[in-house]
Amino acid sequence: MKQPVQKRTLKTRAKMVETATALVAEHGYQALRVEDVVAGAGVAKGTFFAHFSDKDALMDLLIGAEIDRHLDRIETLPAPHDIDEMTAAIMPMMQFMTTDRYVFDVILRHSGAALAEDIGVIAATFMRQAQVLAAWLANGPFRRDVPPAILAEGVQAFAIQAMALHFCALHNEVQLEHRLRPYLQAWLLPSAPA
Amino acid sequence: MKQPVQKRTLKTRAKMVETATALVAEHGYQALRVEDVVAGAGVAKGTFFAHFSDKDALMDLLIGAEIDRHLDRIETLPAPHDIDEMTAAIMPMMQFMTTDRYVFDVILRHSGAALAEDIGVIAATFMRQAQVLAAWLANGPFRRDVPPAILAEGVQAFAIQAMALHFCALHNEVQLEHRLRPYLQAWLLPSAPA
DNA sequence: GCAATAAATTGACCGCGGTCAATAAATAAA
DNA sequence: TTTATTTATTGACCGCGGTCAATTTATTGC
Repeated sequence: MKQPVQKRTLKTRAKMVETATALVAEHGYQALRVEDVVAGAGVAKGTFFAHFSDKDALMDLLIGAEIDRHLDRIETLPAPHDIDEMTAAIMPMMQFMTTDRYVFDVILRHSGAALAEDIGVIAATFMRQAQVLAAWLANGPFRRDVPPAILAEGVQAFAIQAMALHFCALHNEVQLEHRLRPYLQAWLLPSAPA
Repeated sequence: MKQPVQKRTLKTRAKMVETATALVAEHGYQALRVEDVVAGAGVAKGTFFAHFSDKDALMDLLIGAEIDRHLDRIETLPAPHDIDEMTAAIMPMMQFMTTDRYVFDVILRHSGAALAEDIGVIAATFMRQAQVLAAWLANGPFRRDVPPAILAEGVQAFAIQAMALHFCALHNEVQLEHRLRPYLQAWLLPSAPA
């Protein structure tokens, strides 16, 4: 017989997430230690790993939640009329993804999804993101010879490329959005000259 | 005064790299332990970190060397005449990059380069790869409204996207090359229907 | 209420990457 | 050769993620 989840369990989990959120707010994602989380939540270390498969699972949760907040805002926006508007719409989210090398690495690891039955939060945000983009692309003044879903995946690929290059010290002076724009121009409006 | 490097140093380093290579050949990248490397090389743990900033630096070296071997072969090939030929040319390299989730993660972390004065091996292979691709794209029957360098970066972005999605269990039955092809078709020959 | 059973929690313990003050070996100066 | 100085090596030690047999707490059946 399958027992329902105990209230105790939910409380413990909530306490840990709450503590972790506070610690991240104070010291950043990079500095988060599992030992600090359990100490702050007043539970044993083993309890953490009874709730999360590993530290990355908590990170997925926290970072995924933040990305979701950005998507909530993005979804309220009207479909962009050109590349600049589209870039501007997703810039705050990209800014968050590149606040920290560690954060970006976690996102990279999880963006390619996980198992089907237990898809990660970050992976879910990438699918959500793809849907928003596809809707925009289906309605906007962009190329039509390719399905919107493929176009959306391309935008994601270029966004990741732009962010990855952004961490390269060699070209760090170039703004993130100025790195993304030429890609999107060539990808979404192929007839126009670069 | 700057002293020249001692022969002893080179020997120690070579012994460690040799041991690491053998261990990887036997047990794979994932299973490599620094402690096993130093034990096999007959040196102390501290010595390892006097030669490599961290374990990742050694991984960069080993994996980068393997990618370089693939590029050596790719460079001997004639410029591809179509998307299929291009895909076929880079498939063995992509296959290597996706042998192991761990290997792919290391590549992701390092592909976005490092500091200017001390660029990593993997980062260097990505630049080399971009040059090969750009040369192909400049000569082949592909779009001309975008500089070959940008086209090449796009191919890399899509390759990474295809590999990342490949690790997603949801769509794992789809072959890597069948995932890459539609992207390249839309990216390199935008007038053709998907 | 009182077993019997299942679920949640505990904390000592381990693995392994990474550090650093101490030491040894090589090189330069005398 | 002897001494001074720089460079390479050492290994005990630490931080921290992750494990698991033992224990406590909740739930079910009587």
